[in-house]
Amino acid sequence: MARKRSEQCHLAILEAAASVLDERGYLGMTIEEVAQRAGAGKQTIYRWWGGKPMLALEAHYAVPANQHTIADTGSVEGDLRTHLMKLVAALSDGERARTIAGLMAEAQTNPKFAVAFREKFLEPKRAAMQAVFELGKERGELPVLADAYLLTDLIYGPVWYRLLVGHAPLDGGFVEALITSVMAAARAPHCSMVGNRDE
Amino acid sequence: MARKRSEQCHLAILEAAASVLDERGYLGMTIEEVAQRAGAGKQTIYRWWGGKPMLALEAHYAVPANQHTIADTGSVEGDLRTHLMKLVAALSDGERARTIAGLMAEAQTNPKFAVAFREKFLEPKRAAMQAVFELGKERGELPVLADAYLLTDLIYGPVWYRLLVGHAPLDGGFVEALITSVMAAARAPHCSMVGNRDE
Amino acid sequence: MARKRSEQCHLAILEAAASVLDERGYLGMTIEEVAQRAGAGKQTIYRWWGGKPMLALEAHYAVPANQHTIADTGSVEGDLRTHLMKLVAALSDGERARTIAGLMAEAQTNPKFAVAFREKFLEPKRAAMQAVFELGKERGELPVLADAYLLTDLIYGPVWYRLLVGHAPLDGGFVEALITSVMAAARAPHCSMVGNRDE
Amino acid sequence: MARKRSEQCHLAILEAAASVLDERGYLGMTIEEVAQRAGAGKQTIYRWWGGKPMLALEAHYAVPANQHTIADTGSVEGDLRTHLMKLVAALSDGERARTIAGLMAEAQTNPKFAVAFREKFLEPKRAAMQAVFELGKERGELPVLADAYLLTDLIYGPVWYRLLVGHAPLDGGFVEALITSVMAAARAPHCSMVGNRDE
DNA sequence: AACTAACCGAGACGGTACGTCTCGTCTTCGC
DNA sequence: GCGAAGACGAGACGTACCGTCTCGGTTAGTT
Repeated sequence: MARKRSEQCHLAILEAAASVLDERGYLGMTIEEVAQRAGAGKQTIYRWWGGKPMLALEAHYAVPANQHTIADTGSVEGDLRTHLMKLVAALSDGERARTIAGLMAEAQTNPKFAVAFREKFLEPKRAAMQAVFELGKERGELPVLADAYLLTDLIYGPVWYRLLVGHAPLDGGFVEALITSVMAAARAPHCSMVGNRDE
Repeated sequence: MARKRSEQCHLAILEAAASVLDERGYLGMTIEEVAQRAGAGKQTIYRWWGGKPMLALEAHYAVPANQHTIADTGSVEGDLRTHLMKLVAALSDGERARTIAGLMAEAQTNPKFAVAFREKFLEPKRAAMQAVFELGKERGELPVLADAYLLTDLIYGPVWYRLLVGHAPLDGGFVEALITSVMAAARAPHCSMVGNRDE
Repeated sequence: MARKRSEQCHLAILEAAASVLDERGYLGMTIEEVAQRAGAGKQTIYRWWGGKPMLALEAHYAVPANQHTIADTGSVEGDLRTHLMKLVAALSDGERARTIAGLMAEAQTNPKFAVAFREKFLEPKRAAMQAVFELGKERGELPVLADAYLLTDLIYGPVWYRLLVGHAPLDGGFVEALITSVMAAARAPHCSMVGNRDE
Repeated sequence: MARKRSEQCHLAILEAAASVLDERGYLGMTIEEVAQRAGAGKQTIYRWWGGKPMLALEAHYAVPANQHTIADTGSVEGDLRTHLMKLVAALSDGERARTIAGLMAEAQTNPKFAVAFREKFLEPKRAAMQAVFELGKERGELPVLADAYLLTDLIYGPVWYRLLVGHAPLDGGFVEALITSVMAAARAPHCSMVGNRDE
């Protein structure tokens, strides 16, 4: 019976948050500034997002360029190459990269957000990646015993590592080398994993 | 003639910092509380460490159990296994794991600390790991074209990824699967990397 | 053509306001809580009362025990004694006293309400009190030059003063002493006042 | 051993508070604005004053024109006249009057402040006033049975009443009439009060 | 009987100030 | 002059209410 949530205000806040993220980065973003730019009250943000991390996550996600899906190109290597190239291209925007690094950082010190970040952001990407490997197994590109869960760690682990540590660039050369390495690992016989899954 | 830096106070602060890290985690640690527990002034901490991240880093490092070196066991696989097993054992202490995750998080939002963290903490570990692969190449275990820099990313990337995301355990099974995969990647022929090094 | 004001809702709000005043005092009363207790919307309150002070004033007034009239006992002293005794008896209920003190406080910081409070609440009491003295002059109890307006200040001033400051009790002894003093002042010859009236 | 309270900052805050009181009145004064004008942090104000009412009280008191003492003119009437004339003159500055009315209002809704206001502000004035009557009794101007405590209520009560209600001006005519009335009351024989004192 | 305008409950909204928190710097005094 | 103690400026935090607004749903009185 009450007034409905204003979609316009919802969008204004997301846009304001996105622009603040761009200009100041995750750390420099404050609820106060987002509210002011959106012409919104702080309470409205706290009501719907509960705080800065969830707002930043949704604001990041709302940008179409940050919604990476994995296209089926017909081969595992092709899927990986297409996806990872788009990914590193997106991350070459420094502020965008700092934002998602900031979200990962927040997850380290905020257990409540860690769960949301994993479930809303990381797991969907993992699931899509695992599907690529599973499809590869069905097509006979990869041995049936290949462990898609582990291979996903092998792909995303080094990408995140370079993103967070910044010791070397995330570029095409890195992507190619990573694909070559992971494909080699996938084709090697190795026992299936036990005990390393989410419960 | 100035009074000299008090070694006793230095140690008291490190101990206090370590105990606060244990009890409250990296985020919950404040300079104020460390100073109080150490019976020290805040200025003393700012004078010698410059801030919370550097103090936490040194306090973490000062614990002997956190100083991992890589022993030479005669084979790459053995070196990796020995080192990684010790590593995951240390990280199975939740608070210890949260501390170094917290340091990584801090590095994401604090560029000055990011440099120190990389140079003082991460690079030495990388260098030791690269040495393992280089030694393997010398011994003929690995092809001479194997890219030790990339292989280091392949090892540490997934470890950090699981540590930070927490989607699956860091345990013996994971270590074994990781070693098998990376060894397979190392033995596969792949072009050497270009342009992915620190400048 | 339109729906009429619901008397039931009107009463529910007044009752809710009275109970909140009792439990939390004037300061602790919020429109939000009154609305919730009454099962009413906030807008309904703002529509009919305009805000918290007017609501509190009407809620206070709606309680029969707070509607003091002055009975004619045949003598000024008797009128004063009867009225003031009832008054201090009502004010000995702490929360009731706090409510009217709160209304006076509100009037200090809210000019719009100050006018309403004076006209709806204070002036009627003053008028009744002045009538007592005028009647006394007609009956020859007081000199014709006695200034009923000033005498009203002399009566109500100290009562409000003790109510607001709380340095000494509002009790029978005080009432007697006050009456004695004011009667003495009334009988003394003193020039009529100039320039101290409402315009 | 620690840093001492900065007298300069103390004064800057009091001055800023006084100027805000002048410009915006008690209600419109906010800690935030006072801090900003004084170039101080909000915490500094909360540390030393605990909140707006105590700050406003001290800021009001710090203005020399608000420190009314009662001079000995040789007669009770003279003392009263001199003091009350100065008092109403000070209160004829509207903003000054609103400030002390605001303090009295605050005391109605803030029991902790009520105590401070009574003890630091009201009681000293009462004590001085009582001393005037006691001196009058010693000099034989007033009967020895005159109740100085009650007479103080009779003086200050109507003054506060007019200040707070604003139904009539606080001017010289009012002062004269008040003095005449209270002197008449003081000279009339009336039993000493019982049970109307602070405990 | 259908229309329709105002009333009602609910509660989202833009604001504003609150009092708290922590940061990193600055000042004072004891050793 | 080092070091403890802690005051200081700064500014974001999350909360509490304010008074306004927008919803459906619910009554009356017309038409």
